[in-house]
Amino acid sequence: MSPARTARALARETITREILDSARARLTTDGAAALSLRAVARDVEMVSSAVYRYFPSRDALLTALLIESYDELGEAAEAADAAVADRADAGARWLAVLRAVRAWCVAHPGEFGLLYGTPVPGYAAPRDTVVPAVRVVTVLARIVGDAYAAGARPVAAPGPGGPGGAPVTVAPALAFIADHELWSGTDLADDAVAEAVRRTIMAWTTLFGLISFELFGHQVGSVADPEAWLDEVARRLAADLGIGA
Amino acid sequence: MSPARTARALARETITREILDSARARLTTDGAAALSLRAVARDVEMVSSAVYRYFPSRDALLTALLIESYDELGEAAEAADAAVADRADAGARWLAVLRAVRAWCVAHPGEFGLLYGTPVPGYAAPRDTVVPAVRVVTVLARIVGDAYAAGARPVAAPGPGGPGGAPVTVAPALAFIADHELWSGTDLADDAVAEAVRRTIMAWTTLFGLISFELFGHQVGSVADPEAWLDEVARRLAADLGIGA
DNA sequence: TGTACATCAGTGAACGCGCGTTCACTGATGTAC
DNA sequence: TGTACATCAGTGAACGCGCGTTCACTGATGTAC
Repeated sequence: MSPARTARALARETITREILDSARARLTTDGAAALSLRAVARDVEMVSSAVYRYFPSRDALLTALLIESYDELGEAAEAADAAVADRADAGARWLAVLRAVRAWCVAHPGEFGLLYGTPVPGYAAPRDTVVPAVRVVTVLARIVGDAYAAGARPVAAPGPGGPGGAPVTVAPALAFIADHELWSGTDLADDAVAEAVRRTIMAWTTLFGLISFELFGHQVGSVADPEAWLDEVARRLAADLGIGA
Repeated sequence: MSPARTARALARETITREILDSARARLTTDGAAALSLRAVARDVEMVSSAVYRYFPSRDALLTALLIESYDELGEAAEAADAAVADRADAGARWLAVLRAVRAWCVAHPGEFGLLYGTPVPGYAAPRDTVVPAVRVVTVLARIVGDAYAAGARPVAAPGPGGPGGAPVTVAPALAFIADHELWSGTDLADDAVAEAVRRTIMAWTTLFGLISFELFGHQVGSVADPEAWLDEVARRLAADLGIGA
């Protein structure tokens, strides 16, 4: 729409999209490790060397896929949270986000494998992927933070050393929350905060473990209905966090 | 030791072991998807076609690795459980098993990727792998079952539909427990049993989610000490199951 | 508005490499008499 | 115990295939005057 969009720039945009879409389809059929520039070129009916006009290497294409997929998933989580009208209903927001995350992953198993499966050998994700990667867990942390500020507390923690032990293990998470002012108005030095953060990370872990198990075939002998199962798990995680409905 | 062990049979055993060991080392460096018969042949200083005297195809080698690795992990879990002298101390048994499972996976990241990472495209695990695959979760279920029989109960479940809703989602797990008589002496039709099973599957999911996050690099920004973190998580999972120390 | 030049997308051939699998073969090991 | 034959491990060449990346090229698109 901008006047500077020449025919060339427009074509470039279209073809770039086609390449990315074909590559994402290939993720699902072949897996991230076996993603091949030549196969993608074939899919978009180009000679393999032409793809190099759009991506300087296979690794660059992988990086683009990583960023785009993380962003899409993060966007899905953010949108699901934002769609809950009653911002004070942490339980509803929690359930909505967990459902949205699972739904996106189930709809995009190839991308899920790229993001959360076995790392591609020989490929190291560059720093540009960190910010998109962190969007989902940020949404979760914000919901718990809002609920915490409103008085919600996770279930009591067992074990030696007082209320859950020293916060050292989750110190990086606390630093992240402080840096991004996710729990504004809450004193992060409080022991109960560390416990809420522990439970948030646990819940995040459970969510992605659940999706991994579902998509990678480890649930077939134990769970009958994966969609209903996610709901059951989400409600229990919310209860453990003290944000149950 | 048996008289029938000819020099040939002995050599065969040795070389088979060498091939398997080299293949497992390759899993860690190259990943399961990129596991190559030729690379393994090079490692054991054989011509590539010679490997076919030991494994009829790459898929057969993958299957052997899958079975061996599942068995080793299952064995580690069983041994850790058996090593706890006080069989009535479910909390101690739980912690010991979770530590052992994580320790094995951290020591064998390549094998972990094969077992629980992105499935290898084009490869479908045969039925022979099911029995070994199920050993770990069987150990977990047995500990919870023993504790349940002794009176332990998971935390109360929230949500609509009474105490946790219908057991339909975890029906396959209940059938498995019945088939293998894991919870002998317990009436599996009880609603509280379904809840204990739900919490067991959740805990199993969290455990493997945690290990995935650790090994696949998703924990760097949130957790400082993975080993201590496993302990903290294990204690909370045990508490949720009502088998806390 | 028209022309000259610069930019860029896409081509096709080539590089050196690795892959799984088959096959006819040699020579060592095992077994039946 | 000795010989004849069968079994089997390992060789080396070959099959047909796919890979990432480079390079000189053609022809279309864009821009400066």
